[in-house]
Amino acid sequence: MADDKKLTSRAEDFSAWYNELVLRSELADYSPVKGSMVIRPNGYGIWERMQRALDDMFKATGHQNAYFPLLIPESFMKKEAEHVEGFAPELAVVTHGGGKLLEEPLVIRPTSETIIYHMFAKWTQSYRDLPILINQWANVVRWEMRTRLFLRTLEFLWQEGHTAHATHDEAEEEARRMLGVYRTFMEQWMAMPVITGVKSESEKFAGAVRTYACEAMMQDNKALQASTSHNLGQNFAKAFELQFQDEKGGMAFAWNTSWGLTTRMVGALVMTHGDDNGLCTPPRLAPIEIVIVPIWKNDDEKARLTAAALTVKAELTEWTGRGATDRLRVHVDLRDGMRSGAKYYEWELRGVPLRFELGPRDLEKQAVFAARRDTRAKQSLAMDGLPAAAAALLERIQNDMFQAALNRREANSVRGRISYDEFKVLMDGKGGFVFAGWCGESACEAKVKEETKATIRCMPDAEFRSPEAPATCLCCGGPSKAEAVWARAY
RNA sequence: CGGGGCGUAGCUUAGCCCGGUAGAGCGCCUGCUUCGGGAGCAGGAGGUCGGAGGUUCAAAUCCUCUCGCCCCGACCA
Repeated sequence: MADDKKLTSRAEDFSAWYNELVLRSELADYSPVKGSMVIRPNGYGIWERMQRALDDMFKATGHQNAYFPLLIPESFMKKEAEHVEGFAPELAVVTHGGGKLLEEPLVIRPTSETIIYHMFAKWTQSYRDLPILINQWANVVRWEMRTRLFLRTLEFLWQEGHTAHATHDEAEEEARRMLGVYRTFMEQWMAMPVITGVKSESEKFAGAVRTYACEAMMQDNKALQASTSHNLGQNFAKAFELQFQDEKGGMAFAWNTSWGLTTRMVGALVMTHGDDNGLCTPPRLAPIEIVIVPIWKNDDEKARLTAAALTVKAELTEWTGRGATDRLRVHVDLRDGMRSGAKYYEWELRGVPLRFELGPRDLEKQAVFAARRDTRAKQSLAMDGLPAAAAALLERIQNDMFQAALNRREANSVRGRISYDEFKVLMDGKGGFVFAGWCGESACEAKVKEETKATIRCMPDAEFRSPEAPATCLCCGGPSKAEAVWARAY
C-alpha cells in the first residue's frame, strides 16, 4: 500500500525507475503519437534554465540567435554524401500540402546544416562577411525506432550553432571553444562531470570532418553523449557553394562548424542526480530553489504561519546578494488539506534542492528548519541573515552534487592494463568507463561493439588521459595509436 | 522490423480459463475531525470494458480481424 507511493529503486530496475520518476515528477508525459512526448511545466522549467545559461554563454562568445525554417527541400538533404546516408533512415517527409501532392517533397529538419549553409552562401561574398556565428533554438525530428522519454524521442528540442569561417584554424578553434562552453555548462550548471574528446570515425556526425563530444556517466554506469561540436571542414561549403573572395581576390570555400545540445540533458540530469526518492535538481538549474512548507494545526496557526511563510519568501526574493537579476527562486506551499509530510515527499520527488519547514516552534525560535534534497541533511537556520545563508547553502549543494557525481564516475572508471576477457566480464557486469588503448582500426572497434555492446565514446583530451598511455589495443593487442574511453552507451 | 507484454473509472488493477446486474485500491468532490515525514471517518461523482465484426437468449469474458501503447533487440542526440 505504502509501497506504490515509492518509486521502483534504481538497484531493482534502473529503466523502470527512470520512467516512473519522469512521469511521476511530472517532467513529461507520453503524447498520443508513439515516440513523442509532452514536456510538462516541471520539465520545461528545467529546460528554460538550461536555455538561459547556454544562451548567455553563446552570446558571450559572439553568437547571435536566428531562426531557420522547419521544412527543408528534400534535394538539399542529398547534396552532402555522408549527410544523406547518415540521415536518410530517420527522415520524416512531407509529401502533401494544401491537399495536393507536392512537386518536391519536404523533409522535416533532423538538423539544419543544409538549409543554413544554403542561406550562408547567399549572404557571403567576401572574407569581410566572415565569420558568421549563428545559433538557433529549435525542434527537430528524427524517426527513431526505439524511443525513451527525453533520451530519444521522435521530436526533441535543442540548440544548434552554425558558423562559417575563412580559415580551417578558425573553424577548429570555434569547434573546440564550443566544446569548452558545453563542458562549463555541464560542470557548473548541471553539476555533471564530463570527459571531452574526439569521436572515432564511426561515431562522428554524418558530414563532419571531426566530431568532439562531452561524455557523461549515468548512475547505471552507461555513457551518455551529452553534446557534440563538429568541425565540418569544407564539406558543406562545397556542397552548397558557400564561397567567398579572399584578401588576394581568389575564391575559397568557407570552413564550417556546428554544435548542439538537446532536451536529452533533462534525462541526463535525472540519471546523474536522481535517487530512489525522485529527482534532485542542481540549484542553478532548479526552477524552484527553495520550497517553504508552513506547518499548522488550527486556523489561528494557519493564519500566523501562512503570513510568516510569505514574509520569509519576500525576504528571500527581495535579497539581491546574488545580483539584482539572479533572485532566489522560492515557492510557498500553502495547499490546504494536505499534510506537511505528504508535501515533503512530493517536493523531494520533484527535486527541489532545498526545503524550509516553518512551524510554530521554528517561528518561536525565529528560524526555519532546512532540509537538503541531495543529502537529506537537516539543520535549523536563523531568520536573521537567512537569504545569505540560504544562498550559501544552495551553492554548497551545487558543489557537493558535482563532487558526488565526479566521485561516482571515478569509482566506476578503470584505467591501466585490462585484458579483453576482463573487459567483457566488466561490460556484462557493472559496466563503467574503461580507458584503454586502440589500434585505430575500425574493425577492432566493430568487433568490440559486436561482442560487448561497448563502443569508443571518445579519444579523451589530454587532461583526461591516463598518466601512462596504454601500449596495446584493447581488442587485438596490437600497438595502441590512441587512448580511448570504452563503454556501453545510451 | 523481430521477440515479449498489456489495453476494464484520472491512475493501478480484479473479474476472462468456466458467458448471466462491472468490483476494489489510490486519486477526485462535499462535510467533520486532523495536521512537525505519505491522515481518519462519513457521504458522493466518475465506465459505450481500445475498436469492428462474429457465435449466443445473453459477451469485459469465446472466435476472427484491427488499432494503440509499453518493454527487450537491430539504428541513433
